[in-house]
Amino acid sequence: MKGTNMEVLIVEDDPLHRSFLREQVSAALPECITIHEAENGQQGEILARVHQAAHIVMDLQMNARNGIEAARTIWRERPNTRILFWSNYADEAYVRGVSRIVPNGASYGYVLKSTSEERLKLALRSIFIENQCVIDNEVRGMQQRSFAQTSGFSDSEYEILMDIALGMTDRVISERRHLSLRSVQNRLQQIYSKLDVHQSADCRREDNPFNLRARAVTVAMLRKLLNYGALEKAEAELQHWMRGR
Amino acid sequence: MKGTNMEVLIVEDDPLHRSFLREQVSAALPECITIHEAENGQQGEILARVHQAAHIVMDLQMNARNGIEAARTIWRERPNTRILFWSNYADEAYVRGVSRIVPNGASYGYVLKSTSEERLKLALRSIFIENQCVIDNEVRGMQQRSFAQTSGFSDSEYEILMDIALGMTDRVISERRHLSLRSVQNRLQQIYSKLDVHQSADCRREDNPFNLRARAVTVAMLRKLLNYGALEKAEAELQHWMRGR
DNA sequence: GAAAAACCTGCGGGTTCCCGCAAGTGCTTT
DNA sequence: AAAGCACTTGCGGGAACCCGCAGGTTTTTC
Repeated sequence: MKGTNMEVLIVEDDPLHRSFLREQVSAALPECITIHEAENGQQGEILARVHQAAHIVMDLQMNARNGIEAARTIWRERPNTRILFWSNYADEAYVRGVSRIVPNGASYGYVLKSTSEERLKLALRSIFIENQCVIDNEVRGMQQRSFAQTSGFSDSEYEILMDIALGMTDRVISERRHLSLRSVQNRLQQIYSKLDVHQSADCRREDNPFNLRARAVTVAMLRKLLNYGALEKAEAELQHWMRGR
Repeated sequence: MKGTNMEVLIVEDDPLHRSFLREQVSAALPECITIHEAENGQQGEILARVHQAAHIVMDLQMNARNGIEAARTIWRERPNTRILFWSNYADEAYVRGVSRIVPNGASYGYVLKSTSEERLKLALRSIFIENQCVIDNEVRGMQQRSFAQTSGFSDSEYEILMDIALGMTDRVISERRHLSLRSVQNRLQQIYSKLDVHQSADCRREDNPFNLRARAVTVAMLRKLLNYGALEKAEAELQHWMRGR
């Protein structure tokens, strides 16, 4: 496989970025003979299946289908696929989404679009040839902050944060997550404290200007813990769950 | 001014898009001698002031400072400035934001990044030379849907939608907007009905799975009525308001 | 100028939310 | 075995929310 005939699949909706990627890939990987291109996640899944793609560069945040979604189905079919995520943002929602779906032992990368061409090329070679993981520094920092205790959310807390973001009632959350009502509310309190939404600056409760559950969602959005893509995905799952109950 | 020495200022954070714009501008406007470039809104404001820019192409959604923010301060200083907004999205939040700040009689444009090069060039000439307004079709559709009665929000409703999105209490909203508590709640009811968040499918109220105020925010986000930029801006305004009370 | 529409407001009550208190379970530590 | 910690659950109450009802004011319409 080395030095002979490598194929690379590019999944990216912006034409300018796509052609830029094409150049970078063929410059960084002379052993790469063929480059396939898809302009959204859906098409990316299909092309990956057709060509049995083993090396993929993928944007997150595309129109038709999220990069994370696409990566998940691709990895489900062939867990050895090497994927380099190339994104504009290092939102915690993205980082969390990616690291949630990467299979054991798979090598992948997360590089910001703002990095230099050199670093991009290096990442391409490291992942596709050396089979290593490459995570951009900024993203790395985010990841550690995310999974450390400092303002770190456990997966179950994150789930419930999504649920209130979707506008679910405590009672329905308890039903969906198989918890008692009180436990849901406990989780909420943890979430509130981790997001620093309490009563206002002066620690008396008399003039709290905020509705905590709505405020928590906004603060999470502003901190990039939630973003549009995550919301959209969660909404779809919710709709699906609501049908069967 | 015609045919002699036109200056154009490009405000765009993505380097690839920026150089693409540069090409398109110099191809579409041979009379354009000088092109200045800024890579975020803040820098854009400064360069616009320094060069007394009369012709600007500007991205919305940039890191340091929103395109809408930048446009507002630029138009405040020189309302005759002609600005072409060149954006990835036609979110209602953006469209509403833009049409809220455009001065009377100013000529401007709103073109999506996905349009053809021909239409981009045409828009450049129409706005900068012919002094006309050019709004992309998709955006136009959004605008009309937005300001028509169908799911159309009045400005005051929109304000209060932002307030609950920020997590404010009914009581605090009433204080901020100078309304009675009940009036705020009336507005909320209108908002709920326009967003179609009621009790669940079966019209009985017994098993409503949603917390209306949280749900309304999510639905508004999913419908692109709200987006991150709008939230961020509103949060800043809220912080400012909270200081002085 | 009168009727109609639209908006603002107070009242009351049913529901949900937020959270302190206390008791129970399961796992780790010593 | 005892103590400690994390997590779960029930109870109860004060606050906030959602909204029907009804009377008042402003604006639109004919």
